[in-house]
Amino acid sequence: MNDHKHKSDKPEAATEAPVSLDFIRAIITEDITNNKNGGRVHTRFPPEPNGYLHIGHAKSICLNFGLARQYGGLCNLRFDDTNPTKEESHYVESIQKDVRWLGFDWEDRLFYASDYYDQLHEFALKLIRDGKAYVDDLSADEIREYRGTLTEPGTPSPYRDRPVEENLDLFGRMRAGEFPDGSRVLRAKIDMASGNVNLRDPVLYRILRATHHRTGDKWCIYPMYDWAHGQSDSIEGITHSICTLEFEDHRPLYDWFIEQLGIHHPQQIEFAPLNLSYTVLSKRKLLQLVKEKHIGGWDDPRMPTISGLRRRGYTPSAIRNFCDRIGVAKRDSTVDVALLEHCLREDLNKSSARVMGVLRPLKVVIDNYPKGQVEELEAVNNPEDPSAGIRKVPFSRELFIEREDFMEDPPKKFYRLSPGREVRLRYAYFITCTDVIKNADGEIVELHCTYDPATRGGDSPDGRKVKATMHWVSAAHAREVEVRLYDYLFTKEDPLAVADGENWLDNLNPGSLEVVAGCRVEPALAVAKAGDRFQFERLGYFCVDPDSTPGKLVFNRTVTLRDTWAKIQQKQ
RNA sequence: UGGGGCGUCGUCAAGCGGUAAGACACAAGCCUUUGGAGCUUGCAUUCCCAGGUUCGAAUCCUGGCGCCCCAGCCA
Repeated sequence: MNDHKHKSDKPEAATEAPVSLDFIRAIITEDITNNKNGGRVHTRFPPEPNGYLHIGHAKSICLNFGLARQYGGLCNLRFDDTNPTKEESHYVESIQKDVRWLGFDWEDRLFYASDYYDQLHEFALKLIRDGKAYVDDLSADEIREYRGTLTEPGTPSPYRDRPVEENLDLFGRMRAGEFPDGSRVLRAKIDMASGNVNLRDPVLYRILRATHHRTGDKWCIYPMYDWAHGQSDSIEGITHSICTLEFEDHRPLYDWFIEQLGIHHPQQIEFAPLNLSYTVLSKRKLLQLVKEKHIGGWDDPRMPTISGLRRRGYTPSAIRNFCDRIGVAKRDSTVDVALLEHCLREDLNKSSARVMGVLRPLKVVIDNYPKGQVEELEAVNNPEDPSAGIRKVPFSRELFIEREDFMEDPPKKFYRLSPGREVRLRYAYFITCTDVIKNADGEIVELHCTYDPATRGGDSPDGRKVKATMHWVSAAHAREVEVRLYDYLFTKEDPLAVADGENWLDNLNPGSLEVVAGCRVEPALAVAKAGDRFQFERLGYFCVDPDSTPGKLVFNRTVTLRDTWAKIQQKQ
């Protein structure tokens, strides 16, 4: 293409998308141009089934499946199940559910590293025959000592130069179960002096009498991840093995294996894993939170797990959108959790039905409203989506409003209800506060107001304005529900940054969950089902929790609405 | 002189020798029957630092500095 010839061609230049590719897409685009792998793009998402997926995995899932979709390729789901002591089929089920929920499909390409145990065993035999692997009798501690340090080379094991026949015999007997757990390992014979510790004769197989979630007791030796991972990718014909940064120095090892074996060579590309402010994303730590019961479980709505986010009320598209927006690069980074929340609100704003709910009810009596009268007022279901239609909301003489929407002695910028002030009740009437009733302790227990019948629906014929519009609920018609309010699980932007003598659990936010009982919602919500999402006007987005029973609904607050008033208050 | 990576706005992130995109956050204003949503505007004279090459450098070279990862028979 001659750029100069097209420079004057403005219309075309203008319509051309100024696509900037992230470094991975740049590599893949280049590979396709060069017809590498015949132009094929085949990725995979390779979780270990030892825990639940979290938002960091979502980044990888969106990347791998997204790449396949974008380039007309395929993406496999493969469980890297090489450690039976930590893996459970319970986890493989949750992982599949989560990937599907996120909107991705591996079709018929569901694999397990354990599918390849026989092949991997053959590969090991080849290495031994080629004099590239040996059985080592050193103990785990000895192996560590012989490995050297980061600055000093390692020392060869005294068993390093065993003859091939002896290695073959010993490895066969390892597999046959003749030796106790941990007594011997199979090691690759590479370079004990390498500056890259991964190349100092890494362990390929260990003896482990543990029942595997899929292969049962067929094996008593199990491949190490490093020995299984690259070859699994190779076997599946993966073209681009995308993984996180910490595997960068494993790449020379994987390349060595592939080369010794003479098999298909996937290209490994490493990217920076996701970090999120106010959030912990380490499987080990998440497991600890669950095991020590600091939260309710893997799907606790405060957890950054996919199942937690789902229960909290997140949508798959909000998460996907977030993953698109954070980009992919190699530098360490921590994404502001506010971006995740922004993506969430953006999605929920468009799709959620509006509804009125009062978290902390304050009774209001409309003195001049006829006793016993009930009006069905029209309310818009979603101003962002006219097709969502309208609904009827009952109005009567006794109502509940939000406690914090009334102040007896309001500060300057508070323009909600206060004595003598007129406000609008959304879709209903203008009301004016005439009296404040208190109990013996001086707490406000009830308000008396008058309404202007001419303002039915919320507009005044005389054109007079009102500063505030408030949500409300008819006392006699409202349903009582429980609402769970969530805040960040950690009080620190970086939960792992701790002072001496403290640990990260000290940063747990004691106020991350607030259960509010006695909330009232409009009657239309009575039929809501677990998982249904709503916007409670002026408050936020809420989602019906599976803990709900037919008699009592439980709502999770997914995220608040942006709250300008709260900001003003903070400044004051 | 152990090896491997990375350093562009408060946070992500484009940029690939031609004179700093975009998003979030933040700020101001408009609009509003959600103090919601939406809209407008502002927000890096400068790219970790120092030299050098060049008419011209965030981009090239040299030397520093800083941060992250690696010494599981975990993944």
